[in-house]
Amino acid sequence: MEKKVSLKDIATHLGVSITLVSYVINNKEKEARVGPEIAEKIRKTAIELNYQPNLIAKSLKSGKTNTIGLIVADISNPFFSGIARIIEDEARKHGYVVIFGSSDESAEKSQDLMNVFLNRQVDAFIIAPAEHTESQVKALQKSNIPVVLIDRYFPSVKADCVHINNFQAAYQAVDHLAKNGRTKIAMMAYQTTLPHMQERMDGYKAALRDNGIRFRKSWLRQAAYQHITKDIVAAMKELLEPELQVDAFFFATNTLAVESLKVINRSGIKVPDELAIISFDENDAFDFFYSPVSYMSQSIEELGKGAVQLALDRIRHPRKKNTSIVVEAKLVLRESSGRR
Amino acid sequence: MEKKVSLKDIATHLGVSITLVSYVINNKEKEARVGPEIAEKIRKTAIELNYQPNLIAKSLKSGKTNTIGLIVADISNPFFSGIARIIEDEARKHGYVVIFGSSDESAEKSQDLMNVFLNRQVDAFIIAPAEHTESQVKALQKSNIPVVLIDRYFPSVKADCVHINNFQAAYQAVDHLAKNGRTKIAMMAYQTTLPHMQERMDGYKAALRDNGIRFRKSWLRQAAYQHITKDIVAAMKELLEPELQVDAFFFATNTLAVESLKVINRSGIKVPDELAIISFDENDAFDFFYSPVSYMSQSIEELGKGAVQLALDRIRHPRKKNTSIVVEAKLVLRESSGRR
DNA sequence: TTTTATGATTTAAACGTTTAAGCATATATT
DNA sequence: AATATATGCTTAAACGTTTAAATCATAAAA
Repeated sequence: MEKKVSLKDIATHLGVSITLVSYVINNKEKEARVGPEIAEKIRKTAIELNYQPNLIAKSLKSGKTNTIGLIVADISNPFFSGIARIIEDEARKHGYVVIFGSSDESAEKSQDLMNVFLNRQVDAFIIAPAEHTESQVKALQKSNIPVVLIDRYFPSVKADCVHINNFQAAYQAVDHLAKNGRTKIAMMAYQTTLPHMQERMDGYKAALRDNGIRFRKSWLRQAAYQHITKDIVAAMKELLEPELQVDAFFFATNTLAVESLKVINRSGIKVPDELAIISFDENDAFDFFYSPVSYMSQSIEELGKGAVQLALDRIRHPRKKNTSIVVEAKLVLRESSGRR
Repeated sequence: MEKKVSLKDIATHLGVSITLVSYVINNKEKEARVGPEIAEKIRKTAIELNYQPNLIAKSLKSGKTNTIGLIVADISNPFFSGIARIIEDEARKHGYVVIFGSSDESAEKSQDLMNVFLNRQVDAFIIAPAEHTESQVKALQKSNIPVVLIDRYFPSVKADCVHINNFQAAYQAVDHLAKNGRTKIAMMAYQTTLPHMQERMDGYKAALRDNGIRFRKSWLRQAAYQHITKDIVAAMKELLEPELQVDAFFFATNTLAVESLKVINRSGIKVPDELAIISFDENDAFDFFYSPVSYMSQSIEELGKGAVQLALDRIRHPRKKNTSIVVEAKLVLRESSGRR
């Protein structure tokens, strides 16, 4: 019905110039030497007419939208929605708003999202990059828009980023399994060339080696994001066969763990006696698996806050050198990993 | 480094007017009678210079931001993050982008978020409203901005909304428990005056009554959002005491269920023999509770798609009468509810 | 009295678009 | 030959802000 009230409305209502109103509204009366009585009137009518500034117009003028674009693999994944929540809170504390998009681990969708967000002039990106998106990230940087990588990263891309030490985290988990007498330790990873996953696999292999266990190719399975359930069912079936039967499992993400645990549940295998388990991340489900699941916990709080902090820093100081925040991952031991 | 390319850049580059470039870029050459050769040149340089339209400027002109503001209680709650994902996909299919905020069930935060989103000129709101926000929703409607309520609603507010039939869903769940021989059926609900929760409680009571079970006040517990764990631990402790001991539990949301199940897990009570359970919503954890949890499933797919559809309809036809989409809830039976 | 501050307010341009209206020039219709 | 129509392009205003610069009083200093 009624159009929104603009500075102009206040101005004409009082018979003064728009400029004057702008100064008062923005508390620049001092510098602009606005008369105290008229300032008072302006303030009063602004309230009367319920003036609300048009942030779009402000943005056009200032070139700042106070918006952060968040791109993750899937916002409905509890790991990412947890991060999203932290980022939302932290961003809003600083007057920013978050628009989000899910890439589904697809470079194409990722590019689409970047374009959309770019055209909307977001002030910064926080991205959990999908595979093969180095060039996309580099392109953003080249056009001088702040980018913070979260959870994942690219060795070839100098960027602000927040993540854990994946190699070490995986090493620690697998080392724990080995030190507790497990000798046939399998790993379920994502099918991706992304370094964070590669490093988790490297950590796994290194821990095996350092514990005198010869790595077997058949122990390391990778599931594709697009048909994760199918891949996991197939892989688990094989690894739980009597001939191959492994005595421990390390899951590289919470999603992989949840899907795998379903198969284990159906298989009748006893955790932790016949099979020890350690997962990555956290998940409500871990508490309820009949043998509560041990996991490497990443603090989403630190990840999210760190990401926003880096983004704001970068907005403020476009030329400062890159910062990596490495947050600590810690092993949370429950029952599934066997005795300690 | 390099500023973004604007229509002006293309125009000066070719020595033509901005207008001409605008027409070509927007494929209005026909109506605007642009010469074919110059159109070709414009298109070429647009690509060469990698022109990307400034959506902020477009928005200022058009009054449309192609943005939907989503307000939920907590984006990290899997129910809401699931809905967010659907809304994201559906919105983007239609050229919209989603900005989100979590109200934490606080009317104050809700108002803050609305103001922020309003000033950013969102084209529509999709809101899972918090308690005591009727007036906020009404205010939005009064200023003629499209609002769709999701999951929750207010009898006193005529609005587009998408939700299940809460009374019936709760009735069905509790009726199932009663029909299977449970006679002391407790319910864990949220402490709120929101109608959807009231109706779930009403459905619970009605099902008791219709099954000849006298409702006892002590059976119906409510936990406050702010200290849910504490409230639940206290309530469960009491209800599982031998004197009062109930033989079935109905949980009004997935969060309530997860917290309660933790207590049950520790209590040593046998589900479903000593205690039958039905929850609301879905959760990874339900699959892994030692006695897989039966639940009333709401299709977040339908909820999310419906909400976006209503929002777009309302944007297109501001004066059309309100629509309510009532999506079906269905009882998914597992083991926790006992034999069928 | 003239100059110079000082104070209060307005003008104008800009951000990047869109779009109605205007202006030439060429071609077709009387 | 005069007029209408078509074609190709530009001007100008607008969306709602911000902000440097200009204007114009009036008061204080010379």
